[in-house]
Amino acid sequence: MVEALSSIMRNSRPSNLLLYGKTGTGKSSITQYVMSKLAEKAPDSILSCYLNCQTFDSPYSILINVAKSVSGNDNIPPSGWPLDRVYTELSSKIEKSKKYLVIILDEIDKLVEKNGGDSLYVILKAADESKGAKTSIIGITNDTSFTEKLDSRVKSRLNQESIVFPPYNASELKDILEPRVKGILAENAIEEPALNLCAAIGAQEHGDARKAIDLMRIAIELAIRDDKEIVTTEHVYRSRDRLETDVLKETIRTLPTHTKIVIMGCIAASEMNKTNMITGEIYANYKDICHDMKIPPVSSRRVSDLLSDLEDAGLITTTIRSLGRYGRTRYIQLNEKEKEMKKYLMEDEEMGNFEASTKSIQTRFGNYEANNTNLDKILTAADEGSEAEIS
DNA sequence: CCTCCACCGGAAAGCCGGGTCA
DNA sequence: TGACCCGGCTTTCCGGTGGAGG
Repeated sequence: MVEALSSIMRNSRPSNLLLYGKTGTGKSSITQYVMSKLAEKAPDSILSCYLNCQTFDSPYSILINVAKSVSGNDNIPPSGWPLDRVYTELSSKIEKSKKYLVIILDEIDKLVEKNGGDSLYVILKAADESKGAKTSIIGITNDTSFTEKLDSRVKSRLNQESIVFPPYNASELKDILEPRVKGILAENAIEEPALNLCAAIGAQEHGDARKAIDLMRIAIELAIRDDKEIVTTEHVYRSRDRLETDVLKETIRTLPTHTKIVIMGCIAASEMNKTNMITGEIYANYKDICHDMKIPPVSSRRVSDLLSDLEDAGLITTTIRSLGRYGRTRYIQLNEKEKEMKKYLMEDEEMGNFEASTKSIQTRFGNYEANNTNLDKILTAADEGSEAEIS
């Protein structure tokens, strides 16, 4: 990275960089570290702008935030201007600043996912064509197949140089953890096995240093709460459980209302001992719950998208199956945390009367079963050729 | 071999709420 | 105040589609 960026010191534009690596392998922190060191060395000639594309996910918001970091004052409004005006304003600002601008786009794959390759092209073009060509871009992604999704004009501009960040192994993680612990805790306050366990769990999770550090932090907190002098493996195990539930709880809490209702629909269906739920059933449940909660339901097309979102969030798994005559649909399964999911949903004030909704579905489902048995009788009768019954 | 089900998922468009600007 | 801009959410429309059953 330093090699690529040091061309700034020789007064020439650095090439665009693309960094790959799983989460928690240090892509972002190393980038920020290198940039800060560069800024120390050459405070007058470098300007960097770090943006996470999960938050700033449109060319518009990215260009605006870049412009803001170029010239501290923000005379560009957060919305309202047409894109090309922001564009020209930005290039004139870059020109005026007379510095090299490095735009760091973290989770750049999110930008492309949401807006398509074009959005990235706009930004790359803005960078390439900035007066005096003083802008370069560092893209950070954990999606190794990222470039395959780009068309060639974007690819060639972005992928001028790439660096792969391999995952940390357990002993590297231990090296990361140890010095961090040393400053805050007394000597030997953490059992050697506990430290090793943290590193091992982190390594299992694709060498994720962030995870290992979080694990250690919570383990220490738990030990303090227990009034223990020493952090043991037991604390680490408990810490892991805590982390997992925290993530799930937060995921569910931040879900949009309709998505929550869709999960309820899934839970209601699975409580009726359905192992393979299909989209149609979930949608029917969803509509029932909406009715009970006096919320207007969204269309089935939309629910289909919400189900895809849920799959992305890891709350459900779906497989597309064809049932021949009986259509083509998704088989939907809740993940193994169903009970917890239900609990968090019930605690959600937005979803106050979930219990009532489930009940109402169950009664409705009862009726549906009854109707079905009637239908069965009729069909059997038809088979036997009794015309009276058929009518 | 053909049909036809019950959806999938892309495209386009509308609406809303946030904003700017003359 | 009306003409715009953008993003997010949603609906409408519609062309697929895998495979059981005729």
